[in-house]
Order: sequence, then C-alpha cells, then structure tokens
Amino acid sequence: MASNKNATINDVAAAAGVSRATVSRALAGYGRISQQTVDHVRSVADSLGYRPNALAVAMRAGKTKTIGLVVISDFTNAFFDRATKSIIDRAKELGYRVLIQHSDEDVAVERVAVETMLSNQVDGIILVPASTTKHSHLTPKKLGGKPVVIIDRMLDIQRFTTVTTGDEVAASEAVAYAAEKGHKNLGFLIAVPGIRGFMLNQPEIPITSVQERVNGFELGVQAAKAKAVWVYSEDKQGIAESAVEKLLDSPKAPSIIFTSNNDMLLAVLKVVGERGLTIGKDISVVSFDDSPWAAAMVPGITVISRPVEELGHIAVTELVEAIEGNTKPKEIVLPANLVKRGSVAKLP
Amino acid sequence: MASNKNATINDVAAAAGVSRATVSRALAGYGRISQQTVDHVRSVADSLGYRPNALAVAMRAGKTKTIGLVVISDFTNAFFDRATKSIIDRAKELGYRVLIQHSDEDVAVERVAVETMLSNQVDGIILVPASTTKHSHLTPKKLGGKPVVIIDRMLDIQRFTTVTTGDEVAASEAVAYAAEKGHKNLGFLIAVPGIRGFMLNQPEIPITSVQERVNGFELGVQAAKAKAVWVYSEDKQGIAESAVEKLLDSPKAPSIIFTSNNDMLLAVLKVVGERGLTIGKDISVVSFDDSPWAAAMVPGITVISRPVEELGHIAVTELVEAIEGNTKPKEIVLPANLVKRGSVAKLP
DNA sequence: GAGAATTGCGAGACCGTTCTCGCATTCCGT
DNA sequence: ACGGAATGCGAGAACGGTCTCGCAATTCTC
Repeated sequence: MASNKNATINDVAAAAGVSRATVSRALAGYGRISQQTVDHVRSVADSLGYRPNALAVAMRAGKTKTIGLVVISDFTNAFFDRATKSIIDRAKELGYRVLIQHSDEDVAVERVAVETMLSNQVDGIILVPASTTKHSHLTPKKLGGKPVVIIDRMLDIQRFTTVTTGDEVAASEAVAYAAEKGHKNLGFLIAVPGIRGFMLNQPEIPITSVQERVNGFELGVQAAKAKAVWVYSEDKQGIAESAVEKLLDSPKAPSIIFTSNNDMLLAVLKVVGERGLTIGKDISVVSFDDSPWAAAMVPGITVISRPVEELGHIAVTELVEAIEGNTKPKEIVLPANLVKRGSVAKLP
Repeated sequence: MASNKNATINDVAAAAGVSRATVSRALAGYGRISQQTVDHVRSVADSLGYRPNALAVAMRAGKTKTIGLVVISDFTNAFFDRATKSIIDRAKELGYRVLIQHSDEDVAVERVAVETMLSNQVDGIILVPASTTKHSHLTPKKLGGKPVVIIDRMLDIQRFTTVTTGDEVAASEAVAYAAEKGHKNLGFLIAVPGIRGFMLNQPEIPITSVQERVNGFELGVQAAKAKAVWVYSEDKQGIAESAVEKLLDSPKAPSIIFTSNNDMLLAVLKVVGERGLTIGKDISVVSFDDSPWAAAMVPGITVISRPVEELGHIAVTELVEAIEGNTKPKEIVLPANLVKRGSVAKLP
C-alpha cells in the first residue's frame, strides 16, 4: 500500500525523471518548457494525485489567499449567518479562503482573534468591531501593513475602509411612515450590548450602528411631533420581555413599538401574543433587519431591511482590492430600506 | 519608520544577539537554556512585536491545527449557523482554527471544497455530505489519511465517524403525541433536495436524515392507525406554499401538518395565516428543528428539537481525537426531543 | 560550417520555523 | 589540578514549494 501521505513535488519529479523546477514549470505553466514535458509531468502528477501544498506556496509567495473574518457571532440577529455566507461566497469567487473567529462583542477576544489571524498570515481582515474606541490592536504596525475592512459599524478613526448601512435615515423614515399611518405614541426598544437589565434613560452606546438607529428614531419623533417612550435593554430574551412589559404598561401606552434588532422583535411578539393582542391591529411593530420568518408571519412584520449580502460582497471586494492593489480608505454607506408589510395598523 | 512587515525569528535573533535556535528555545521553552537568556529574548521579542508565522510552524510540524468544515450552507434551516458556531467555538477551545466552505448541496462543489481543504493541509475535516452514495473524493488515498467526521447525515459506507440525531424515533414520537391529542388526519410536508416543484408520491431521497424523518413519520402513522397525506417539495418558499395549499385542500383535510424543516414551517405559517386560520386551534403544526422565533411565537410552535450545539461540539471533539490519537470510526446518535408548545390543538 | 541566438532544464537559494547534533565552556569530584 | 559530566548555545538540515541563474544542446544566420 502506498504511503498515506500526499505526494509532494519531489515525488512527482522523481517519478517523472525530471527536476522539481521542471515540475513546477509544467504545472504552473510558466517559463521555457517543451509541450512534451508538460504533458508527461501532468500525467505523472495526476496519477500520483499530486496537489500542491498551499502552505509551502503561501510561504514562498508571502501571501496566503486567505482573508480573516472576525464577527461578533450573534447569529440570532440574522447578521452573522447572512453576512458570513456572502463573505465566504464572494471570497471564493475571487480565489480567497476565509478563516472565521468570533469576538462575542468582547474587545479582548477580538484582540486575540486578530492576532491569530495575523499569525496565520491572512492577507487581510474583515472585522465587525466590538468597540468604537478600543482599537489599539489595529495599529498599522501590529497589522504588519495588512489591510482591514470594517463592516456594520464604524470606529472613531478613519484609517480603514468601512462598509455600513444608512441606519439613521432608514430609522427616521420608518418613524415618518408610522406617523403617516396615524401613530402618535411611539415605543422604542433598543438592544444595547454591555448593559445589564433594562433602563429608561439612554446609556452609553458602544456601537455606532445602534447609536445611528437611536438618532434616526429620535429625528423621526421630532419631525412627527410625536410622543415617545424609550427602553434600553440587555440583549437577552427574558430581560427584553420585561422591557416590553414596561413599554406596554407605560402611561403613554404606545400604539407602535420599534425594535433595534430581531431579538427585541421576538420579545415583543412573545409578550404581545401572551397578552392576546393582535399585531397590525391592537398593536403595531417595526423592526430592524429582515428575516425569512418576519416575512412569512401573518401579518408580515414591517422591517428596515439592510442589504447584508451586498454589504458582505462589497467588503470582500474592497478588501481584495486593497490586498492586491493599493487603495485608500473609503467610507461606503449602503441604503437600508423600509419593507412595508401588515404589522403597522392604520389609525383613524 | 520601521518596516511594515512583521518581525521574524531572524530579526529577534539579530536584535538579541543570539541564534535563531536560541530564540526558538527561549520562546517555546524547551531544551537547555539559561533563564537569563530566556528573559532577554522574551523582552526583545515583545518589543519587536514578534509573533511566530503559523505557516512556517505548520510546515515544519506537518500539522496546521486547522480543521476544515464543509457545510451545505442552507442557513435558513437553522442548522448552518448554530452548528457552525458551535464547531468554531469548540475548535477554539481545543486550539484549532476552522476553515469553512459551502457545498450548496452539490457534490461537485463539495469535491472541490474538500480538495481546497486538503491543499491547505487541514488536519481533519467535518463534512455535511451532499450525497449518501457519491463519495469517491473521500477515499483514504485522496484524503492522505486525514480523518473525516460526517455530521447530520450518513454515508452508505462506514469508514468515518458519524454524528447524527435520532430523527426516526423523534418523528414517530411526534406523531404519537399528535394522535394522543386526537389527530387522526395527518399532513406531511417534506423538503427534498434536488427535486423540482412538489409531488405526492415519495421521490428518491438523497439524504439519510430526511429519509429517517419520513420513516419515523410513517411508523407513527401506522402505530396510530391514522390517515395521512404526503407532499414532497422543493426547498423553496413559493413552491412550498403551493404544496401547503395542496395539503390543506386535500380531500382528507389534515388537522395537523408536520414539516421536515424550518423552511417548510414558514410556508405553512404563511398560507395558514393568509387563510385566516389560527395555529393551535383551527390547524396544528409540528416542525423539525427549533429556532428562537418558533419559541417566541404565540402560540409557540411544537418542534422536534435536535441538539445542534452538542452535535457540533462532539464532532470537533471526535475529530481532534482522531487527529491526535488514533481512533476507530464510531457512529454517534444524539437523541432529538419533542418540545411541546401550543401549536398542537387538543381535539375532542 | 562557425558563431550567435534560442531553447529546455537542473542546481540551488529562499520563505520562517523547529530540532538534532556537536562543540565550547563551566562545574564537579577526587 | 585534571578528567568527565553537565550546561548553554550555534550551525545547519528539513518541511514543500517558486523562481532566478546559468549551462548544455539545439536551431538559426550568413
């Protein structure tokens, strides 16, 4: 029985009776070499099942054709899965592989994730940063000059290309839409990473995307001259459900609840359902981020849909461009748009 | 300004005035070396921001501490995201990284994905196979002796460790539960990869997990002496919705519908909702695979919940064991269990 | 038909590590 | 004080490729 190890270029060279250099030339198709030799080497390589060792190639070339992806991994918000898939698929199209690590919204974890990536010689990194301000692990020196593309949120520095969605505009448009439908008492349920329990006063928000949503909602409220109740909650089912109770029992009793992500929406659905209220009739709902189930429910949930696949696609494209050419940092903002379904009632 | 490239062991050696070998000894902590030298080298390495090149280490060691994951990527079925996350996290615990590729239920894509993995010298592979029978790319020779763990489904050979869930038993239990609640007219909506449109006669099912579910449902129907209508559908929203219409309009008009996955459940929710029927009252529903939204809906959807995180965890553990020691292939079957919520009505 | 140009291929360096081997130097015992 | 053991460290090979350089053989030119 042949060895269990894969054939190397030396094995092919020996079997074909030529040098390693000739094998390399024959298979990679460069340099001066006769067609006869090419054919011969190819057939020998095939019969041995030879496959170049990507590690050796990468070491020699100084590039791995691999990009690192550091995401927060909160898959229920429908960001992780869709973004990850689109990133992997676009990377494949461009001849790159993807190494994935999770940061779990924790800067310390993010830091070691980035270091693991660099140690694995990724050619570039796509990052969903856990913090707007803490990025001392992202200095040009530590990155060894490797390009980074930031997605979903922004940092307080402009050193990197950033791909985000226009959540502020979309949020205010959503509120305007609700106002048109006659809603004047609005409730807002905002998930804020890092806080404990829920609170009524706005805490510090460590993530620009959430801050943008809050800003957009506020602009909308002002423009519509509506009344609003705000609840800021830890991103956890049980707590979010208590937060919803608080909203519903508020003296200003909102006729509509806006949620900053899918998890919060689920909490609303649960509490509202348990109280026997009907969505789109007794109470209205608008959430950030579309999902198959938000679309399939009856009535469908009106959502602010972010172009996640496009975001992943562009992030990879920009990163590869930065890897292969030399580009300057850009700020790319993709429009989020309101998908109107039946969950917003028309009030008299 | 210092070079943009990361420091290598040679840079550290030069800066510390010692040889590469000494640096290696100092940092890895093996061999004979004085404490003084260790301290000195460490501080020099730190100040240069030295981080070993994982590629070079891997090449030298003949192992990469990386495992390849080939999944079908159908994320809406709540398998991809949860399984992937648990695999990445468990791998991290064991000191491994994960390279991910999608097969999209296509054997040809799976083949190149596996080859990419091998070329990248992964130490082992976790695979959700696209086909039960087509596995010519998984011979010991092609794998170069690298271990493979199959998850979610089985192959028609027993060369690999397999981690699956006991879907047959769980499916028949679910039917028994429905029978207890008085349901005698049952509807089944089965998603079958590879078919076009939907059909009433059982087509060839290329995946063991789905076949198991069908078998379990059938056993349950026989045991309960119930009547059943079956529809086999392409895994696509629009088509699945037509399939649901067909089920509901069937002469045997089922009082309960069992679905083989989440996508099918969504189709049921949509059609049923549009017809103004109330889940858990006018019509009952049971689906395979739990999800946050199935739990949050009111009434909650009764589901056959598979231990996806445990499955991923075990798969990695087994794979790493096979990589580091030498283990024999096993067949591990994890129990799936029925989570009873409000979506199954009690009939008189 | 002799020198120049072209062609085909092999030798060997190199990428960044690890690790074996062997050579100094110091330490110990007597 | 002297031989042997122990200690600390450097030289160099090896992992599996790529690619430059130069040499030999062939082809071309007049």
